[in-house]
Amino acid sequence: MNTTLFVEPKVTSVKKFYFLEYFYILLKSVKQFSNKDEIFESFRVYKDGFQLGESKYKKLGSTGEELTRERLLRYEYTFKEVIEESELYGLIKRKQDEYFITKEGDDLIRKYETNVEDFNFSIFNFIESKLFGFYYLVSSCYKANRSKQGLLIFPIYSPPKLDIQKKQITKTKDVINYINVLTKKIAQDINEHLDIQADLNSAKDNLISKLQSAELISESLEAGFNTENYNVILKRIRDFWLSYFLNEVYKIQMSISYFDIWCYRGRQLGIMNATEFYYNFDGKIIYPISILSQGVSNPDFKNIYQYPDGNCLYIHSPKFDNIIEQFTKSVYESYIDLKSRYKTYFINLADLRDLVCFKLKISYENFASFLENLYQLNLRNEVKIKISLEGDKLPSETKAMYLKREPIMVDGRICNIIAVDIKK
DNA sequence: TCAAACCTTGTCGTTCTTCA
DNA sequence: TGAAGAACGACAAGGTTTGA
Repeated sequence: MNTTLFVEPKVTSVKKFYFLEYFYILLKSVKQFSNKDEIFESFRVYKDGFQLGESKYKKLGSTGEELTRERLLRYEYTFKEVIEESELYGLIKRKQDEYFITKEGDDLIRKYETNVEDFNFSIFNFIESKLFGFYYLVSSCYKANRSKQGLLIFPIYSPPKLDIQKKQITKTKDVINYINVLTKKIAQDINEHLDIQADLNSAKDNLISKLQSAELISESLEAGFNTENYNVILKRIRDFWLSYFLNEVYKIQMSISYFDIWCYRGRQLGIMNATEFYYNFDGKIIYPISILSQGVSNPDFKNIYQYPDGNCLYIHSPKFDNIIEQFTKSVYESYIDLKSRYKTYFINLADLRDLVCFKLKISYENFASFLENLYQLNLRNEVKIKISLEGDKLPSETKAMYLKREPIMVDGRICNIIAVDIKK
């Protein structure tokens, strides 16, 4: 594949929001009102109704919260971002303080209301034709780790994960010790998962001097540090290594915050996957579930964009009938694999999903629909395996471990754990 | 035993810095 | 000097520990 870019990708032109539904709620508001204040009010109500932009940990749908000045400012911030990006794609037009929907914007509303997938791909088309960000992202992933099909790992180890308790961290030297242990662990991960012998010492020194110049830690090892800064220090250390991986290890030239936005939008479109489970590793992994190629005849790959250089972006979106044997085998093998690690009959379904999606390079949506199909075949006794699904959680796991991850619906109910047997 | 205090984690913007 | 881009942190919420 020729990865010389025909145009410079504009990865920083996307605005700071993740969910594609934001376009819909803005367009819907602009269709109803033209006065900016009225549009904003409508947008705010829709944002609450669609539960958009809330922290994963935050209880969704909490009502009755007082609308403080600070909260209003947050809404205004997002509103401004969605307005600007919608103007960029020509979905709305501005005349002084009034906004009007364009034909393209109106079409999008209709698409959302009839077929969300159609809506998503139309948005994708607007984004890609202006910015070429997905081209850059997908080609960069493959370039960064060819031997593992574009897999990017982002290790995250908090002190407790490395057996260092908060109360043990009281002096500068304790922070440095955490950084040393962490750096060693990260170097091991790079070696194991990326097959690179990395010397992280200069990066580590750079991190320490950054913390010192920000006066978060002292230059004297014996000096104590203000425990109020504990969270800030941890966050700085985490972000430092995330950026290091992105820019230095993978040579992807964008900030981690834009990278997150592109990946999250890519995930909604079935172009990328971003998951948490990977063998012997703590952190995030990201990999493409699409390819850039001049031509693919395999019907499991869907062509969603043609670039001026002749390459096309194909997403891997197989039909269930074409993948049934492979999917069944992968579900069973992944189950056996996870079962041997946890030593329990039932295992975490989200872990199984992450593993199967990684092995087969399919999206979460595909996994859910394939599992539903397989489950129905299993009920009709038409497959060789027996699947049991439950909504319970594993005794060793906490509620947050499930809250954090996207739920999986099968047979009309949320399922958290799974067991698989071979039929006799 | 149980409520309060503290710990951990990561999102969603917000603010600071750089650049044209 | 304003826009674009990168760095940064407030905050929320579930988990865990503490101690009355």
